[in-house]
Amino acid sequence: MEKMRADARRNRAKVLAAAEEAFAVDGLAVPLDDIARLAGVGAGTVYRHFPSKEALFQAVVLERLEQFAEEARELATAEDPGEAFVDYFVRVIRQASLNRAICDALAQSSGHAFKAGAGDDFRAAMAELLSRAQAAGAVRPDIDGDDLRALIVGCLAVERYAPESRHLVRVVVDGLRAHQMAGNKS
Amino acid sequence: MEKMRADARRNRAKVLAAAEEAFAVDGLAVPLDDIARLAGVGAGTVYRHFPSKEALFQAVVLERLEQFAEEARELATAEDPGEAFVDYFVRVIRQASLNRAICDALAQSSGHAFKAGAGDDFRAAMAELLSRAQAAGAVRPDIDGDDLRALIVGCLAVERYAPESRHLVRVVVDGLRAHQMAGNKS
DNA sequence: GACGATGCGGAGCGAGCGTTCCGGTTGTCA
DNA sequence: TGACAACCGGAACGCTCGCTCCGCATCGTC
Repeated sequence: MEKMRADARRNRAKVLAAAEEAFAVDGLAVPLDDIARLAGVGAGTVYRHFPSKEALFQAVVLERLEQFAEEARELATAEDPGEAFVDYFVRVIRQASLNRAICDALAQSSGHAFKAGAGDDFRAAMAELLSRAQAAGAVRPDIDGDDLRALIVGCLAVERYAPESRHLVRVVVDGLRAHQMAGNKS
Repeated sequence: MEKMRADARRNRAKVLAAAEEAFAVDGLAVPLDDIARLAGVGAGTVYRHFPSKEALFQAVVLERLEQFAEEARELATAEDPGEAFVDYFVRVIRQASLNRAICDALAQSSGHAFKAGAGDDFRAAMAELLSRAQAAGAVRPDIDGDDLRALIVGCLAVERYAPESRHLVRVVVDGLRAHQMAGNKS
């Protein structure tokens, strides 16, 4: 990883940058040849650096998810846990909805559970924010980190379906607050 | 459509039944050859009756959507509009989450807006239920029929992502109620 | 029962895509 | 500078899948 030839390291960076751009626009659906062309290299070169298209995709997504985790850690010490949580929730959805790669990654991660530990930082940091908000009485207690991920996936689907009505996320946020929760009839 | 040969009509029915079953399980991703095999006919026969795989899919989905519309019409005269609306909302999501075809159809209908008029019955009947519930003060007023469809798509994504935690739909339902809606800071 | 029209089956075509392979090129180090 | 190993490009392979085509079977009718 370190003792690479100079041109190899350069090409690797070009591939990563091109993949980040292409995946962000079209998600996993973008053909690998397009990425290679965008990077100005051949398809073979891509496979020299990444064992498969999937691996390249995960590399790109993981980088981004790490940023999300970092943001969550910064907010973990905010004075108002409820506000911090909602801010983060809305921000993640807004960011992710602009990045098809994240959408695809989160949406499909139901299956292989996001590859053993990958993105666990993100999961843990978000869970921390959640439990603080719950302890402060700002968010309903019958929700855990996995539920939250599911809700984010759902909000992303909403955003993709109706990009113009941004206020729909607020419906979910209101549902997350700690109020009523009664009136469960069916 | 009526003056078909007896065997042709029989085959058409077999194809439709097979498509309904196959699409329900795997959604649009199922290969057409599988449907043909399941129906016990050749691929050519499928194309004799439906111009494309997409057309066959829409035929299947539309039939199902019509049932949804009918259910909505029955509930339109219920004495408690709020309860009727919530019941319907939950029921549609539960039914649809068991049927991959409906999920795919709703999720992709953002693009071609569900083919000019197709499924309008469903849309209209659901909008009726919504506005009644809003008039009764049971549902927040800043929501229209399209928003509702988007929320359903979102809930379906949640269900697919986390099938075990059924109570997440209740978060959305609580968010739809007519209470607080204040505290909008960002 | 025979004949024309209609319908059927499934091999085959073409396009798209992930992946591999190999002849040629380029960086690196003595 | 020369030589070797590492690396590169992109043609080609194999596979999937939607769709078409055509020789053959089947139905309805006289």
